[in-house]
Amino acid sequence: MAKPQTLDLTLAALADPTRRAILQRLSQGEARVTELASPFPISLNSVSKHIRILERARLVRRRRAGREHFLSLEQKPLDEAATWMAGQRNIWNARLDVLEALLEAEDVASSLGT
Amino acid sequence: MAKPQTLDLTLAALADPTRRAILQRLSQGEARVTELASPFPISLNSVSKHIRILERARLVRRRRAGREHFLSLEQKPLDEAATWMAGQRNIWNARLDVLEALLEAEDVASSLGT
DNA sequence: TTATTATTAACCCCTATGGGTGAATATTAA
DNA sequence: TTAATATTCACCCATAGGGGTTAATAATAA
Repeated sequence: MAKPQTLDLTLAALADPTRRAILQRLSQGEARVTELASPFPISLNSVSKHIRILERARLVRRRRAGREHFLSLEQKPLDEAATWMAGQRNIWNARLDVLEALLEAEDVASSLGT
Repeated sequence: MAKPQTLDLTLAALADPTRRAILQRLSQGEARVTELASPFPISLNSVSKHIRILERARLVRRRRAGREHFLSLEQKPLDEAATWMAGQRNIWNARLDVLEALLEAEDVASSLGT
């Protein structure tokens, strides 16, 4: 399981459209900071900050080659978050299914005049 | 698909352990604000604020009965977030699989002296 | 050596969050 | 009517996020 703290960082990091777009871009392969920044109307600095948040959440890894920093994806935290989410969804859909079943049972019962 | 903005709100709302605990509790059925607050060492007010954030993300719904407010789960946003995450995970695991395959192919090639 | 390039660091601004306290509101009970 | 309960509202505080600009650093190129 993911440590709660890890989940905090992962979900917080994913809760921003710029950062999600950066991850999308990185899913096609590693890229430098400048390349990652180019599609956005914001400053290179802002993108650099977003990257730091992604790094802190270990969603991306940095490889330095001279003055260039290459970023790439790290799959584990997303796997953990996805697993957690799927689990929660099951738990609470199950609960809702039980409620539905109960309601249906009552409907049947009342239609039988019970 | 979830609107990007919706995803922002959902993920941000989930990125807090208190709020995740509240959702866990609600997966066992609806509860009042005071009941939700009782397990936490923080003030009722703070919990009330957390609930507002969950409501804004439409992860919980509120039903007023007199002076009591009953909170219950809303499954849709979590479903959407889980779907998004599963999709991302697939996309980028696929990419990593391709890389692995390439590396393996190179290994085979080099072991054949090519 | 001197530019130029790639990136971060150090600041400023504003807003939101997570915590608190104390007062206001609404509803139920005495 | 008055008192008690359930919840929120209106503030306070501190920290972090997302944006900016202008240095500072590091490395390559001229």
